[in-house]
Amino acid sequence: MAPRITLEDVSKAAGVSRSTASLVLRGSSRIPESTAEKVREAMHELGYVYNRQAANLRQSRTMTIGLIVTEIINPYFAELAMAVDQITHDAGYTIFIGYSRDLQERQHEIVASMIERQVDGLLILPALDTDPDRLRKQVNAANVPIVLLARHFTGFDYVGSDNVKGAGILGDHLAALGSKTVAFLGGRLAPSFIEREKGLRTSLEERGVQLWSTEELRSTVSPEGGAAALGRLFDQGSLPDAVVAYSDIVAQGVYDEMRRRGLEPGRDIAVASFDDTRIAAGQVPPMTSVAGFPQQVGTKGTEMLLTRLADGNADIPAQLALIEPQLKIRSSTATWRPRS
Amino acid sequence: MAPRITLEDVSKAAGVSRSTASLVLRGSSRIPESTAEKVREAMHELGYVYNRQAANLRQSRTMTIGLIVTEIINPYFAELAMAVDQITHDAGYTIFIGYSRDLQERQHEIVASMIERQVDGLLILPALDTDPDRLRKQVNAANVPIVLLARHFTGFDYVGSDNVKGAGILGDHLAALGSKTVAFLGGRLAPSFIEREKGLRTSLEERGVQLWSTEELRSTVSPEGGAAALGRLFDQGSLPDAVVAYSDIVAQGVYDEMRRRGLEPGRDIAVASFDDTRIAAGQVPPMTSVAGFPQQVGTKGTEMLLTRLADGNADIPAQLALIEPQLKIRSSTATWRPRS
DNA sequence: CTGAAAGCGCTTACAG
DNA sequence: CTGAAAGCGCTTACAG
Repeated sequence: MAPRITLEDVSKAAGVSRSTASLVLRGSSRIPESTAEKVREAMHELGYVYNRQAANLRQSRTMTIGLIVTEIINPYFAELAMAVDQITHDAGYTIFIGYSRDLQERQHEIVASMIERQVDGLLILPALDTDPDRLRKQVNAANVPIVLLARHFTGFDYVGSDNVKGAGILGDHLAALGSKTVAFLGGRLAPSFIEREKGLRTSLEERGVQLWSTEELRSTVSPEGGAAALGRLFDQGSLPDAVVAYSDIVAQGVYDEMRRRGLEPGRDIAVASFDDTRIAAGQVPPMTSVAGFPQQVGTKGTEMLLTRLADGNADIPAQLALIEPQLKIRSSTATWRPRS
Repeated sequence: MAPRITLEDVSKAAGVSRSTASLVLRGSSRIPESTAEKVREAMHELGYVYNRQAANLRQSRTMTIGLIVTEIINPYFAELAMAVDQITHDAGYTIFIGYSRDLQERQHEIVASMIERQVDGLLILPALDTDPDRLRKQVNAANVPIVLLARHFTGFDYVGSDNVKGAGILGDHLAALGSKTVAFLGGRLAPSFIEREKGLRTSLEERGVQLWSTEELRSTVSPEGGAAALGRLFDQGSLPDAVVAYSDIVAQGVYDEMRRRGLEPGRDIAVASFDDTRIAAGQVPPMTSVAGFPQQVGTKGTEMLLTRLADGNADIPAQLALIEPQLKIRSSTATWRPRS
């Protein structure tokens, strides 16, 4: 194995001191172009590769940030992760990734390993069972700034879509169509679940529409979960005018289960959902969904973190930013008419 | 900002030397339990956090690997990435992620920044326009092992699914159904594209079935691309018995475009695809697809890299591993019958 | 404008 | 069993 080329080697070859070589590397204007050129040539000739880790030891920042999401099979999370990558890459950062798989313990391990590796900051889409105090303690001990994405726990910087508002708009839409009963299906006690249910409830109750949202209707965030939840609803003999799924993924199962029972989405029952991933527009019939703009959440969240990282912004209090949702109306609700 | 606690602080508090504290940290058996206990207590009390970066400078490995994929909106890539995370995490590694967005230049930048950060190895799902020699030179200069995933360029370690074989099985199936003409739609000159076309061609020609696969039928890997490609085919007045899409994502557009033209997938034309992501089973009617098992590709690829990283395995020649594909037959082909 | 020196926080032979 | 010392590859005041 060839011994690694260091700045020392470069400076010798160029006939200058190590300090000078370092200054050139960092683009200092104190070095005349003629000297700089010599150094650059030597680097090129020797095949020098910068060792940022060594530099990190002296400097206070590593130009590395950590991103932890629960998973990325869900396209909402995937888009969010790619948006984060876009901004951080352009700003010269490289990102560590970790998937918590919605397990607090794993999330904790990942945070620890990223802190050991001296990340400048952390972007986390937190696991559902996150213990906020434990997380806070962990990052405070290491003094690393953190911004939460898509799932809110109080006391942290946070960027997510405005679920309450989005759900409210959806509720208004369903009420305007003439539905008298709406079932909210799937999802668990995530912050976003609570927000969506709240927005729906407020809008619907105000308009005299019944919201069904019992414990029995909860499910995992998967097509299977959505199908099972709808199955339980039907089995107790209830037939709502509209079904709102916790998310597009859950809604996929809703479509399937309806058809298994001989019901057609958009004709017999109005169906709507949240996230507006590709899944929604790709359904047959196309499905109404509340867009949450994961790219915007990722972008805004990253910007918030980068601002924290800038000098002097460490002590500002916890910030919140909510992304404006948008209702995408498609035939799964638009073509539905009340049974008369 | 509180000054960072170092091993020096810990050793002082515990009344031992820095070397001893370090040895305890690394779990050396040379230190008696009584001393070790004192040191651990001091660490805990002071809230010591290990600085792995400093350690890296002395040791030769960073327990960090780099994963570069083109994107993760495609669920095939997302599953692959999560499989890599699973194995590496369990082995104590943390991963840097980068999305090349299928741009060679960006891929090059990402590789450079990961190398600067001293990754122990690299796992890459390469951009389509990758220049293999350039990539090879870049990683060789830094002496970092690399394994390619899902897209093969010769001379590199590689793990991917056996596209030729998978396409062959699919071709056999379509021929057995009685189709006389098969159009291969979407995709571009990716290695996997070439492999799929080749497998299809071999199987089909052997059975006297015509394969249509002209330049005009190429498209981006997106529903829109698939729809447009099918549109071009129809516009030239051709109506095949079966359509094989380059991937599930392309097939989505094929379904849409057929319906726009008043044709029903699985009844008027048999439709099949590759990857067997959630999309395939979720279509109406469910779509036949060749499963490529991204988890297995990710898992196997990571194991291959980890083996390379182990002492003494740096010099073995380039290795190849192909994951066995599997044809998932669903109604989009199963219910189709030749026009008689 | 450039060089000698100290230091970032660890680990690792080497003594004792 | 434990400590003093050198060193990993950089950067950064500080002289000159």
